[in-house]
Amino acid sequence: MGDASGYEIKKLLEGPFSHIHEASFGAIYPALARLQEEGLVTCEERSQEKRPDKKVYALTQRGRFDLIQELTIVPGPDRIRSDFLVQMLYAHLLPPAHIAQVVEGRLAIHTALLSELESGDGTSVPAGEESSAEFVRGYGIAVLKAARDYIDENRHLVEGAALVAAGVRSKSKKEERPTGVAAE
Amino acid sequence: MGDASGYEIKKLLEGPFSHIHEASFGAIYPALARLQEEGLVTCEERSQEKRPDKKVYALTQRGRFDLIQELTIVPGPDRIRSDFLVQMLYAHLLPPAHIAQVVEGRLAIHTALLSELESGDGTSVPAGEESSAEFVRGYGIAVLKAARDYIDENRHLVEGAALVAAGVRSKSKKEERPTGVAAE
DNA sequence: TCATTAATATATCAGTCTGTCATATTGCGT
DNA sequence: ACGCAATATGACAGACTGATATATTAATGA
Repeated sequence: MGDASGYEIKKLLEGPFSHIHEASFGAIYPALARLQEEGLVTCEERSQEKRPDKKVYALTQRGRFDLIQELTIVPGPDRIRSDFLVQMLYAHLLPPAHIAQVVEGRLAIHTALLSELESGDGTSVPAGEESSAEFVRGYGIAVLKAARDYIDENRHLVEGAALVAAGVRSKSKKEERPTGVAAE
Repeated sequence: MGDASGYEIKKLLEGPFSHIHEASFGAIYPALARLQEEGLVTCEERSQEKRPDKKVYALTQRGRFDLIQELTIVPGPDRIRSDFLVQMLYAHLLPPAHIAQVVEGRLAIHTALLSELESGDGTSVPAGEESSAEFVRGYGIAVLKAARDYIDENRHLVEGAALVAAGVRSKSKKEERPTGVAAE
């Protein structure tokens, strides 16, 4: 989609592409170095005024060929790791205040990312790629909206579970152990 | 949520919890061994007829305490890796037949996972956890439905991009290099 | 009938990736 | 004047992925 430095790639994956794929600097910088060794990208060092130097990478023709090869294998299922959903699964074990705070924070994050996606800044793509990029952007918006609306409409389920469990814990302190806990 | 073997945990994360979190055997088995060393779980070996032996793990009281501590830190954003969306982003570089096949496959996968979530099998949770589990299940259904419907209604965007680009490629074979490709 | 594949079950390991730390410069608020 | 955030790259310990190995039973097909 154009030339970029490692830092710029990371920022894209944190911002407008955060619903697509993530990667750390520890993955990006070694990957760029390896791609350069293999002749799949070229690197141009650019001195900048008022900023540290940049290394701007560009695809070579072999690199573009390789990219297309890699893209033409049938993709596996999306890999998801949601610490948020794990916590919600155990809402009945957690303090009600924590659940309320986390739910509130999640709604704020989704709303912020949604307005970023809907405004479409940072996603200026080269001509000929508009409809592909538009599909992916719209996908993110649709999924994010569904998640936000669901949380908003169903937060009572987790907030209620936390409250009920807190009530039970404070009322019966000397009862037998909860089920599913082994003796030590 | 109850006692389980490593294999059973993996199957849960592939099935009804696949929209929450994934983990490989290489993560699960060493983790269970470490937890046992630390006294956070106990292990009971069960011989089975017609099946290999099982090691069934159970949380100890210390383990449950530790779990709650871990769950009470504010969760970061969901981590997503979608090879599907990466391919869609570059639909205009790929063969139209490939795009059509991938879109079709994705619709099938989402529909299958949806009916699994909606039937609710494999998710028999202990009493007192119903509404937490219901929240998470409903979240998965809402997001999956939004994704499936979006793909169904907007597949023309990526299928069209692939077709147009294929047309351009076959018509002008000797033109100058595409933009964004560096000389080698 | 026999071979092959799939499912159940655990484990190891090379190679990759994450998260954290280190380093350096500039801008911004207080 | 001071710390904090942003820009920019890199190193590295430790964790994780994906593949492979092993063993048993069930089911599928040639």
